[in-house]
Amino acid sequence: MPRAGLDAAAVVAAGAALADEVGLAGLTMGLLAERVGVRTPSLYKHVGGQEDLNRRIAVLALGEAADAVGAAVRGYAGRDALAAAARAFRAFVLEHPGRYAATIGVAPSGPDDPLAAAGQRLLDAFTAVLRGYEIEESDVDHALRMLRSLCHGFATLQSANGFQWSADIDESFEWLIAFADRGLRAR
Amino acid sequence: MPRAGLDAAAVVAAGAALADEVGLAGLTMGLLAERVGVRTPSLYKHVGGQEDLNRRIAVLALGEAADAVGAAVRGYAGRDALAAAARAFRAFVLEHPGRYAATIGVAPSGPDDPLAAAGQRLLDAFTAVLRGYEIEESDVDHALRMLRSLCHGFATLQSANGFQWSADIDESFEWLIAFADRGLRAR
DNA sequence: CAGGATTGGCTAATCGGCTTAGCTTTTAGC
DNA sequence: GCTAAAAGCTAAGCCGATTAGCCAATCCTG
Repeated sequence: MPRAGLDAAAVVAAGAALADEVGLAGLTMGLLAERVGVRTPSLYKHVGGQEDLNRRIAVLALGEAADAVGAAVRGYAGRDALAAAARAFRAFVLEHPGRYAATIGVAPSGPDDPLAAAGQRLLDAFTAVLRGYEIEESDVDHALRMLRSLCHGFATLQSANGFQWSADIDESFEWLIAFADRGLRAR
Repeated sequence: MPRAGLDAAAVVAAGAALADEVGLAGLTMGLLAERVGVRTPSLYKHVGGQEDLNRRIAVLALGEAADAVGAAVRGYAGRDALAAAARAFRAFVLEHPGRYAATIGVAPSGPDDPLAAAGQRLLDAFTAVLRGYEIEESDVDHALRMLRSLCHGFATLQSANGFQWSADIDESFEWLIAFADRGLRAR
């Protein structure tokens, strides 16, 4: 039997891609095994199981999202930075719904958990956006949570088909960016 | 064998309660059967299966949420109404995380699906809040989506333990209400 | 290059959860 | 009371996750 030449990173990458295609709930070990060309039990040589796989996909997704948002923001400030960050984040979630879903509900086990580091990088990218607004030091955490709620809420609702009516969704998102900009600026 | 006197509504109510206790993912037919005092296959006399059960729980949850938000808003307008609606919504999600989770990702099958009606009632409650602000007719849908994203995002992130840092979460939520009020008022 | 150790793959098997089939008893309507 | 539908049960099938244990390929060392 020829070796497939797998390693943990390859399995996780394939798992993330598969989750994007069939949904996180549809990601089974059997389907993933077939995708990478081995029998199901062989996957356990690379990842600890479904929960471990989910965690690793989450780390990958958070890192990619942080990269995307960070790159989008570069060179912009204020409203432009906000718009760039929000658009990049939503685009990432819509393109990669499965791996993003894997990030929900996983808590870092400790301070040296790579999950915590990846999450922090994403937060840092949004924190940079807030520097373009005049926000009290004590309000930064609140504003960060608000931005995260807004982006996360919109993106997951859209990705879950939660918006029913006819109004254009892209237009709603641009409206939302303008709204957030107003709210962050108003005193 | 004495009859348990079950019907679909009782099974769904027990399922919703169980989902709140053990999480939607932990809601198994076996556990639910044990809870209502029958063997697993007997549940299929009342609900069509796991997917059907999930849909029915979603209908129940949306209806309850609509009632809670609608009742909270009554008698208020403007910022007070916004605050009341947001608080009621978040409280509902935090008290009933399992049944609320059941509402995510279910799409109404048709216009006479009770799910659509329940969802519409919840939307109506939020629409009433917007009447206290001077919003262009053409912007109402956008504002509604924004409010829904904000509330949904915050509540689900908190319920999934998505907020890591130390800042007080209730305080963040009040800040978020003030922020939304500013944004809806600003021109 | 030989040879052990490690690694990555496999088959077989267990366990748990969902679901269906088919039987039996209760209950409701007449 | 009698019949038919409803609501329960046991048995059984399927599928997915996981573990155990075996074997071949690769790697490291002398």
